[in-house]
Amino acid sequence: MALTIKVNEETFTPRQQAVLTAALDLLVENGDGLTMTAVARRASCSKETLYKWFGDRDGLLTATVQWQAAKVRMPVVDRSHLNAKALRLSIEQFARDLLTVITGEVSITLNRTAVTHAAQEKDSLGIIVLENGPLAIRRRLKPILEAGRDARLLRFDSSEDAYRTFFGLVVRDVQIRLLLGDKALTQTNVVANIEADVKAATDQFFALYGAKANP
Amino acid sequence: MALTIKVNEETFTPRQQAVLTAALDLLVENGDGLTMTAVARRASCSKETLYKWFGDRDGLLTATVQWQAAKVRMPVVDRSHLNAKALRLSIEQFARDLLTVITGEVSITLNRTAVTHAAQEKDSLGIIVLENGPLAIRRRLKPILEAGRDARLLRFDSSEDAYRTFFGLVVRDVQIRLLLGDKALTQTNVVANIEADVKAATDQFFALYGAKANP
DNA sequence: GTGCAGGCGTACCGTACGGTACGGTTCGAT
DNA sequence: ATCGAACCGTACCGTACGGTACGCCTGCAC
Repeated sequence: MALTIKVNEETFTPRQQAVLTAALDLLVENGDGLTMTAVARRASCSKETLYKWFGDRDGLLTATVQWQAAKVRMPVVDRSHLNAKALRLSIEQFARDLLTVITGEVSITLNRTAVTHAAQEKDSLGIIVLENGPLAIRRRLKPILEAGRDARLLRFDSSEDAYRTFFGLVVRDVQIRLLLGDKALTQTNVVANIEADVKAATDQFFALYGAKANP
Repeated sequence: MALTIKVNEETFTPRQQAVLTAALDLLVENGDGLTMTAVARRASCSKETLYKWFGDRDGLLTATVQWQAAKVRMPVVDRSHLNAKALRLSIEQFARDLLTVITGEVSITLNRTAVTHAAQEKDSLGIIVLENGPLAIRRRLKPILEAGRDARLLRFDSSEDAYRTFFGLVVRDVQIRLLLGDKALTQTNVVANIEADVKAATDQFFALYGAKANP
């Protein structure tokens, strides 16, 4: 089944990647204040080149988000021998990766940019971010969950529901609070608690979907 | 304990409220494209009046968000006689309210606006939205949870953790997907499933924190 | 060397929008 | 009737920014 957004390998030249890096840095620094002039100056290139390469401002933005989002590659979990311990470690690893990603400055910036974009009837960036963020984890996690069910280690009807519950248990209100700029949730604070949160979320997930849990 | 943001009753005149309504309508319609000229035209008032009343564009935006966010009033749940059934109904009611609010067009617009705002080193709107959204529910839910614990119906160490887990179980990935403009999640689709989701989330919450659950 | 493609830097244009100024109108107080 | 405050409508200003044009330089092909 084809994805709605084809994740192009969209090979950029090193020079172009330098431009995209500059654009991303500006996004992270100045928030939404990304101007073509600023990118050109930061990347030491001419605006004309930007327009030649990326068409318009939206094209540059899309290329930046897509290029960067695709770089978020989560380590693949070994699925070969699936005993209870290995399954638990895999789940924990997914939780850790998910929390690490969404609390990162780059992720926050990309999500904010995409949300802002979505507020203007443009959903392309949102789709890209979704596709490379939550949905990427889902694509990887679902097979593990189903393997766990086949091995009688997990119990659920819908792997989709199981995934979404996992997402909720892990992310809770952290992402929305970070996106809204909640100062009480400085990143160091969150990062320091990641291990504890990972363990708690995994415990809860197994309590709900472990083979010994009530159906 | 004082809140960081004082929820001013900030009494606006009817005429001013009409202006704020126009501003909100424009926000919902045109997304972020809120211009002072558009508000003035929609509200049949002069720009000069806008600046006189609200100072600048940011003031108008803040007033609009604050005024509207404060209008999201969730029904108070009866806490007088707390048997198992009443507790469960209360929890369900909170889940339903939370889901209903965050899937509403107004809430999506306000959250998007606040996120956009937060992307520009301004977090005031984010705080307002947080304070009147998730945190408002938290303030209401926590006493219920603690009463449930006192009545030996629930079991948990930290009511804060219990609340955040509840939030995660209910919201899951719905809010972020809506904010990102996920078309696969049309509102009617979500709204149609609210009751089932409410029941599932409540079941899971009691499975984790009910008195009979494993600690 | 000559020609040319790619790209840098800068100047420039048009427009959209935040913010201000001002004349005209309504309306209540005295 | 008169005055003044509030406010509407509109014209206007300044600026920021997206997008374009152009002159110049560099490096490569032949």
